[in-house]
Amino acid sequence: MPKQTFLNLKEYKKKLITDAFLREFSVKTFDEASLTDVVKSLGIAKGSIYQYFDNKLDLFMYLIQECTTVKMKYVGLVKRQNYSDYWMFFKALYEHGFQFDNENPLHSHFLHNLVNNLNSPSVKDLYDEMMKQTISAFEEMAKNEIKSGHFRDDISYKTMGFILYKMGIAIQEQLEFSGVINPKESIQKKRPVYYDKKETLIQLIEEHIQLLRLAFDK
Amino acid sequence: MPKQTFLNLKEYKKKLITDAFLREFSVKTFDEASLTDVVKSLGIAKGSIYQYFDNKLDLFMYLIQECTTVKMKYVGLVKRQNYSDYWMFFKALYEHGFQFDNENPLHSHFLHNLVNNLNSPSVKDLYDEMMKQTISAFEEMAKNEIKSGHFRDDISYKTMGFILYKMGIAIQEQLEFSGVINPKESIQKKRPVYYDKKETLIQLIEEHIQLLRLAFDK
DNA sequence: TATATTTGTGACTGATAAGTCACAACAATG
DNA sequence: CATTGTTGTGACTTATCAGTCACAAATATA
Repeated sequence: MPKQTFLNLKEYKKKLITDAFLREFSVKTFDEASLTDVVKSLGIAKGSIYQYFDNKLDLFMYLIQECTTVKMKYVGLVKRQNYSDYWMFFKALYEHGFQFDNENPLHSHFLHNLVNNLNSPSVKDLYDEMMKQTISAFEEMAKNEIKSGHFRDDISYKTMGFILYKMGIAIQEQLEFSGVINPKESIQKKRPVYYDKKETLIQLIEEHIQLLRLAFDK
Repeated sequence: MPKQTFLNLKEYKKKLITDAFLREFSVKTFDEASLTDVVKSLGIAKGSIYQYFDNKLDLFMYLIQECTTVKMKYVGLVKRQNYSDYWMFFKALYEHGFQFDNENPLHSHFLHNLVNNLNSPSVKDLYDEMMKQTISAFEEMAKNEIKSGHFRDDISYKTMGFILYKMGIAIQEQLEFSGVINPKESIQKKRPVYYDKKETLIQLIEEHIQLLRLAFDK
């Protein structure tokens, strides 16, 4: 996490630096990303970065924390108990996520590109830990849906949780694969990931739900 | 693809070299893998590799081709028309895949680790192309199942195909995530990926089928 | 055996990038 | 204004690796 020196910086400078690195890590994997390039574009010395952060990984973890904190302000509002079933809840998560994307394109792009780092050797452990937590959360949700009688009870909650987890990722990947969204281009044009594509996104989510609810619901 | 020089090599030497690189690329991503290390372990000169292959990527593509050719000898035998429904066919693919794994551990490990290269910058294009073809194949299968009345017809074949594609990957990932298989360890002990785990594998496949067939079947 | 062709070699090049450090500039304090 | 602490600097160090090339060894051919 950042050193005191970084926290002491004036807000505008902190933002300048944060944004520049978000931009770099939104387009490249951890190992590809070059601090040397970013400081050049920022017009500051390489050494300065090491006054602010312990090392590259420390900087990267700061960016993750920063972005998830911001995203949580949006999706954290969505509570299961406010929705009639898991699927409405799931859809609402995406709707709030869309708003996050719209209002914080850079943060959104960074998180979107995070999956590209999943096998970058230097951050594999970090990523595995994050994945573990996310999957646990989905398993917990599945468990609750089974207990409350919403989901069938003849399939292990672990398999259900894992597939729900994969479902979220699959939607994002399918949109990218089919060319509906194009992160590399969007970030260059300073646009959100899902700019102009809300309808398509919602439609695809609904199709996935329509397909999978028959598999999960009791 | 390999130069004539490589093809002229005696079988045992070809195998020695192929195996050494399979081992390296089974454990590391493309960019991590070090030709320098492998030639050292082989006791041959770096230059020799460049007598055999154009460059690192050329060598890598040869390994992919080699492994898929061998795997095809197993799963290529499995034909949809010999099974009553898609799910029995799907299960049979895994059963033959298991046999491939058992009889060609090194090749199997290499293919297994291939997914870890999906975002290695240097092979992204190659990987995207492979993925495109695989997904197309699944889309085609979904299309046929819809046409023949096995799958429901109110969901686009593209979404169905994409999820079927993801299903195969998810099973592999879930086994790894839950610690049932441990490729890094297996390869060190010169064991197949799914050594001793056939029952668990089949069980998990059946659970996924049991869950998803309700979503897909008409 | 002499010549030509193919295969093997490993020191070297060039490129890249994270992280360091001695020093300079700036800011705060008394 | 002088002293002390904080922040900024960028050339330099260290390490890595893919790919090259002039030369050597081995093999085939005549």
